[in-house]
Amino acid sequence: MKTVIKQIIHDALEKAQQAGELELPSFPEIVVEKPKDEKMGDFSTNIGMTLAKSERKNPKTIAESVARHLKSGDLSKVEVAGPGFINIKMSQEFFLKRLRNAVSQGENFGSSDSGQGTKVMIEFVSANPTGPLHVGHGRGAAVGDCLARIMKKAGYDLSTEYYINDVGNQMNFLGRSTWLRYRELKGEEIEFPEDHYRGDYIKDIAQEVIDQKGDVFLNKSEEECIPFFRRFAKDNILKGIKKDLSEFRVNFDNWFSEESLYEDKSVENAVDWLKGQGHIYEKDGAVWLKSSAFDDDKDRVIVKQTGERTYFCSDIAYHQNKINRGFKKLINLMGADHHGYVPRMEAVLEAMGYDKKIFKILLVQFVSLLRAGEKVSMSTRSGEFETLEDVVSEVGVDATRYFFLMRSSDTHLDFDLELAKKETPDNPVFYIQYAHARICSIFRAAEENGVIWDSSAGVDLAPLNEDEEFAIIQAILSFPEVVEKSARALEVHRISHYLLDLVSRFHGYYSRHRVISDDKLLTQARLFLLDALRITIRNGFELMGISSPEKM
RNA sequence: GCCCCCGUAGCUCAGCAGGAUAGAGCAACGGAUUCCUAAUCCGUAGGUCAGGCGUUCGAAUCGCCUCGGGGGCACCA
Repeated sequence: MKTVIKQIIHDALEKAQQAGELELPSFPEIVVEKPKDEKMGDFSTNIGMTLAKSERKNPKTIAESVARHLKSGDLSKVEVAGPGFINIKMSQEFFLKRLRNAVSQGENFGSSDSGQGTKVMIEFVSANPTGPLHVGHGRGAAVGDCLARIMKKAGYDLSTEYYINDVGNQMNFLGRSTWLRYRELKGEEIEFPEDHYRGDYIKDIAQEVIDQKGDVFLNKSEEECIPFFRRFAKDNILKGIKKDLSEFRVNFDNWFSEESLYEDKSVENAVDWLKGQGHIYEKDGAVWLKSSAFDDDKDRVIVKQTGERTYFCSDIAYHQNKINRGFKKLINLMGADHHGYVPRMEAVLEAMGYDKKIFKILLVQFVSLLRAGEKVSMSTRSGEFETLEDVVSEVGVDATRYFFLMRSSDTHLDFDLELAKKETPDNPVFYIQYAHARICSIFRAAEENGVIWDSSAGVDLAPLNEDEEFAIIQAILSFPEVVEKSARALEVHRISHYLLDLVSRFHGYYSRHRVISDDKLLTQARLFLLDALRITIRNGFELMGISSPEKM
């Protein structure tokens, strides 16, 4: 919508230039926004101010000159206001035409090609398979999944991936923890080490080993047992993670195993290649990456004295692998506690000769669970925490997702469990879902009253005359721009704010105007508007992975 | 000590590629239901945009400094 306005302004600038009123050695970026007050007009531009300097003229004079040359059949009013704004009002037909178009797009409304098919990968969650997902992972899952949906809608060729850290020391700890619990359950007196996984879920896994394998591991050495327990525990936990995510409506395009990078020698090859480039050296019996040469604080170890490779080492191979698969932009979501990882990953990409701009780490800040205004303690004892599954089963998928997505992900989130469960308008998920249900209910009422509604027919929209109706129409029509902007800024919370604003306009409208009335033409036109609203709410919720109930 | 994020109404937060008189929800107070879902709506009140300096026609928004909160600074992940 705004691009149309920009074009009109652009044409006016050209005419003003031809008329000798403006110099315009180069055309400025045209900024179109909504005026502060909706009464001022539909769109505004600050072109007068931005040109004031280069034209050496008063902003108001420039604005007046541009305004004089604004010409388009769609314009209904042009006004210069304030320090040099041009306020523009468009004809009703301009909006109605676009509203029809939106409705005809149906579930595709909101899509655009602004991403131009750029191949993008979003890697998120990637929690180690050593325990169930907790709320923090849940926020990452919701944000990553929502961002993927938004970027697809905005025309990016998007893939999602979960990176499984299935090698290394913590897998040994996991195997050993399970093995110890197994023996404990079999009646042995075990002193369970502090640094092992102490959660109860380990006991459940050990019990499962007993159920499946009985006593076969009882009189065997640790070396004989650990490989089985490691694999068994990992598979079991990973299965649980996949189940939790799938119930949370998060489905990955790909699950990538770290182990596979060792099996196909990718890690080895990556290290050799970096060595060949002179980015690697040995010191104190370890192998280091010279990351400090690329804006990292210090160099990082990639192979320990013990000969083991660090996670950072396989991350190098992993990101090289992503690039080799043709991704032009790599987005990683990480918990904010990992932010120290950002410079070293950027250093790796630079060392490999890529522009670090192709790589973007989004830090997702912490979640505090609140119950009746009090913080729920997150990990008082080791192994005790609020799992994602617990929260979802308490407040439901829709509310959980909404709460994770309603705030900018770089700010700390207060998640009020009581509020999330409430069925009142202070609960935003509820408020939006209710609007959708209310619209559906109006359609049901229309049917009961014998109103024949056919959206494919050419409904006459001329009866729509209220300012409120046009405010709603404009809000609907800005949806594709909201999606685009969210995708560009990588900010998922814009969708929830948008929906809240849209829907509150509807609730107000509903209370002041009747949709179904004796005026048949008006009824049809208003139903058409409601249909557009319903489509927009659904599409917006679809981006958030939230359901749009027809009845509540 | 160094690095990252945050600080906007009593509370939770928008706004931040600079733009007009800084917004919403909740809480508080006052109203609205013969009518498509009152699960809703309307109104009132509420501000040193943490503070200071700078950049500019213009700063909540950009830069520097200070203060306050959170999180990092591993041959852990």
